[in-house]
Amino acid sequence: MTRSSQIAAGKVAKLNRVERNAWTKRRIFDAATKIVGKYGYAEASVARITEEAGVAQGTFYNHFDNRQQLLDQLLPKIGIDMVHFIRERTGTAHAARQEIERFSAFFEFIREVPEFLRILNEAEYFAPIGYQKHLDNVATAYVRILRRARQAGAIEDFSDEEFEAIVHMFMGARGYLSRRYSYADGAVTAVSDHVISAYRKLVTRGLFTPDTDNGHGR
Amino acid sequence: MTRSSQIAAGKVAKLNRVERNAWTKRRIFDAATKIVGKYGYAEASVARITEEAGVAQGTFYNHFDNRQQLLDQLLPKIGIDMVHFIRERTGTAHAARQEIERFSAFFEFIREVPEFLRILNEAEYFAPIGYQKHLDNVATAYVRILRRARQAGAIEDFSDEEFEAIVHMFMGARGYLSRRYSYADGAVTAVSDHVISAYRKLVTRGLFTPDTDNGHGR
Amino acid sequence: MTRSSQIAAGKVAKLNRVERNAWTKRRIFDAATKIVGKYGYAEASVARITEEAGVAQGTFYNHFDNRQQLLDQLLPKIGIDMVHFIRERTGTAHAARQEIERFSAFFEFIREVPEFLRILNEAEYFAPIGYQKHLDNVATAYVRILRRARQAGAIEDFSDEEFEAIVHMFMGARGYLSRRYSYADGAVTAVSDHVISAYRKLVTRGLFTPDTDNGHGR
Amino acid sequence: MTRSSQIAAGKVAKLNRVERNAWTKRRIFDAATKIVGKYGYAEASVARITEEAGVAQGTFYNHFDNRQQLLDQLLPKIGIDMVHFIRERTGTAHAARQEIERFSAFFEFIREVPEFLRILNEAEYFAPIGYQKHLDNVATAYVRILRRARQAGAIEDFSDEEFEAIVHMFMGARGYLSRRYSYADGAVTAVSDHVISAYRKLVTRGLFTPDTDNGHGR
DNA sequence: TATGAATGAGGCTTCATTCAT
DNA sequence: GATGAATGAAGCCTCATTCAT
Repeated sequence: MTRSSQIAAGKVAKLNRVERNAWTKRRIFDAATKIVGKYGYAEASVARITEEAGVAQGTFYNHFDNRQQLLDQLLPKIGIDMVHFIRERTGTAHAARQEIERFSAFFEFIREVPEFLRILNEAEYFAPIGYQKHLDNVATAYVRILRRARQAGAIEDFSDEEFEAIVHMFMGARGYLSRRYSYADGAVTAVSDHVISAYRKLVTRGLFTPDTDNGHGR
Repeated sequence: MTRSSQIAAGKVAKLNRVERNAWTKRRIFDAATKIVGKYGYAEASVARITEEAGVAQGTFYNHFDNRQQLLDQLLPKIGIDMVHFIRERTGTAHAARQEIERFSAFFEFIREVPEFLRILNEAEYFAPIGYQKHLDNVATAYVRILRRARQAGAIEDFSDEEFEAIVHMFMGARGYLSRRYSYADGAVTAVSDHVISAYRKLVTRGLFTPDTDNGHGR
Repeated sequence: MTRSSQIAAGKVAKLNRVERNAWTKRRIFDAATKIVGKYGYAEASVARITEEAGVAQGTFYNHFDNRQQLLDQLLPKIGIDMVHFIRERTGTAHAARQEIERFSAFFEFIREVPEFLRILNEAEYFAPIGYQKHLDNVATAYVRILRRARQAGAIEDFSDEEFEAIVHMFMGARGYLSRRYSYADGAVTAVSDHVISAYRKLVTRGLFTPDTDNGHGR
Repeated sequence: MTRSSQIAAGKVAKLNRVERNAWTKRRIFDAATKIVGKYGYAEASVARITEEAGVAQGTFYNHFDNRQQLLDQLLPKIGIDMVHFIRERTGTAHAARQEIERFSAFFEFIREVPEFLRILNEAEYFAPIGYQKHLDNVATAYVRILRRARQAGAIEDFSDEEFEAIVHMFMGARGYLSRRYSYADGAVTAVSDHVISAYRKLVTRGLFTPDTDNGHGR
C-alpha cells in the first residue's frame, strides 16, 4: 500500500485535474478487478478495494455512487476486452475452424486475465445488471456470426432461435470448462488438448455441415 | 416465526425425542434450501434460516457445526434427488434419445425443485466442498453412461478423457441454459422447444453415431 | 468422550444409587479442576466441563445449582489437600528450617497438582467466595505456626498483626514465584535452587532469630 | 452515552483532525482502564468500553485492531506511570530505607490509580503480552537497583540469580498485599502501618547488611 | 437421575456509507 | 477531489440455564 501509493503519487504529479481524476477512478477500478477476481464479489468490500487501490475509503464515493455500481461495471468492461481479444485471434477461412479458434481463444484470454473467470461466473447473482449487459453483448455478436455461417452454407438446418440456444450452450460450456480445467494450484493453466479435441468433434459434426470442398476439411 | 412455530408445535406434539430431533434438523435444512434458493448463499444468514425454520438462532448450532457445514450439505443432498429423478425419466432404448431425455428431465427437475438452480450455480464459490461432492457424483455417473454407449456402438471415436470433457460441457450448458430460459417473472417455467431441438441436433450429430437401423432413428 | 463414558458406565454398574450419584458429581468436579487448571475460569464453560466429564450438560444442574457454585468449591477443596500435603512434609525440629520446608513443599505440591496454580491465581476474581474461604484457611493456620515459633523463641519482635502481614507476603511471593519459575514449555517443573536459597536467606535472617544453639544452625 | 458525548462534543469542538483522532483513542483507552479496573478483563466487553467512552462500537476498531490489542496495552502504559511515580518518591540516601520508600510508594500509587490493582493482577492470564512487557520493565529495573546496592556494600551474599528471585518475591508480596489490605468497601485505602513495619523488619534484616555507620540506621 | 435440544442474550468483528476537514 | 474517523446494523457463534422425556 505504502509503496504503491508513493509510486502513484510520483506518476500523478504531472497530471492535471481531469487526468488525475480519471487516473484515480481507474486505480479503484483495477483494484476492484483484482480483488473480485481473487476473493469474489461477496468478499470484495470497499475497504479491501480502496486499500488495494491505495486510496482512502471516502475517495471511493467520489467516483462511484455505491459499491454495487462499481461491481456492475466490472464484467461489461472486461467482457469487451474479451470480445476484442477473441476477434483478433479468429481467422477468416473456415467457419468450423473459426469456432474452434474462438473456443481456444477464450481460454487464452482467461490466462491473460485470470480475474475474468470469477468475475464472469459470480456476476449473475452479484452484479446482475452488468451480467445482463455482458450477456447481451456476447450473445448478440455470437448469433450474428452463426447466422453468417448459415448464409455461407456452413450451417444448415438451424433456426435463429436454435442458434440462440446453441450460443448459450457454448457459453455455458466454456465457463464451466474453464472453471474445471484451467486451475492448477491456484494459478491458471492452459486447457488440455482433450477438451479442445472433444469440442472440435462435437461442434464440427453437431453444428456445421460436413466439408465438401477438398483440401480444407480437417 | 409465530405462524410457522405454531404449526410446528401442532405437528410435533406426538413425536418422541429422536423423531423430534430429526424433525427440527430437517426443518432447518428445508428452510436453508428455501432461503438459499431464493436469496443465494451470501444472503442466507443463520438468522434468516432459523427464522424461516421457526427456531431460535442457537438451535441451529445444536444441529450443525456452523453455517458453512449446512451450506455444504445442501447441494449434494438435492443433487442425489436430481440423479434419481432423471434416472426414473430415462428410457432404456436408444442411447441418443436417452441423452435427450436426460436433458429434458433436468429441466423438469428444476421445475419441481426450483431452489436447485441457484443452489447449484452458486455452490462453486460458496459451498465448495458440497460442490465438489456433487460434481464427482454426477460426472462419474455420466461418464459411465457414455462409456456404455460407446461399448454398445452408439458412440465412436471419443476417448475416455474426451468423455469427461464432453460431460462437463453438457453440465455447463445445462446449468447455463436453465438460468437463461427457465425464469419468467421469478417463477420457473418450462424450457422452450427450440432449446431441446437445438440440443438434439447438436448431440445426436456431434456425439452419437448415426442410426443405421431403420425405423428407430428419429 | 465416548471411550471414557463407556469406562464410566462399566465402573459404575455395580454402584448403588447414592454411590452413583456421588460418583457422577465427583466426575464433574474433577473435570472442572482439569478444565480450569488448563484454560482458566473464564473459559471453563459448562459445555466444556461436562464434555470432559462425559455427562450431559443437563446433568450438571442435578449436582450444582449453577456454574459459579462449582467454581467456588474448586479452590477450597484443593486448598485443603495442599495444607495436608505441606504439613506431611514439614519436620518438627527447627522453626526456620520448617519454613523453608513449607516453602519447598508448596512447589512440590504444584508439581503434583499442576491445576492448582491457575485455580489459585485466578480465583480471587472468578471464584471470590472460594478464594476467601481458602485464604482464611491458610492464613489462620500459618499465623498460628508463627505464633508458636515466637513462643518458642525462634522469632522475636513481631506482633500478631505483623505476622498477618508477613503471612500474606509469603503467600503472595509463593504464588507469584510459582507462576514465574514453575513453567517450562507448558509443563510444570521444579523450582530452581536460587529461589530456595534466596528465600532461605531472606527469611532466616529477616524473620527468625539467629541460631544460638550449636549444631542445628544452617 | 448521552451525557458524556455531549461533554465530548463540547470539549472537542476546537480540535483539528489529528488531535481529535488522538483524543478519541485516548477516550477509549481511558474508558477501558476504568472498566477493566472495575469489572476485570473478562467483563470488559467492547460494548461496555465504547459505551463508557461515548463512541459507537465500530469506532473502537478505527483505533485498535481488536479487543485484545487494547487490553494488552493497558498494563504497560500504566506500569510506566507507576515506575515514574515510585522513582519520584524514592530518596537517594540509604539503600534499605529506599526499599521501604519504594514499598510505600507502591501503595500510594494504587490509591492514585485504583484501577491499576486489578489491571495488574488479572493481566497474567487476560493480557499476557502486556503482562510480560510490564514484568520485564519492572524486574529489570528492580534488579539493577539491587545490584547497585550490592556494589555500594549495602547488600552482601546475594547472587544475581538470587536477586531475580528476591525481586519476584517482592513483587508478588506487593501485589498480594495490595489486594488484601487496600480495600475497604470498594474504595482503596492506605495500607496499614503493620504491613509497612513488618516489611521493614523482614527486608532490612533479611536482605540488607546491618548499618555500621552511626546516626543513619533506623 | 440423566439426557440433550431449545432458548435468546450477548460476545467480537466487519460492513457500506456519511461527512467534516 | 481526497481523506479517514464515525456510525450502528448485522454477521456468526457461544453461553448458562431450562425442561420435557
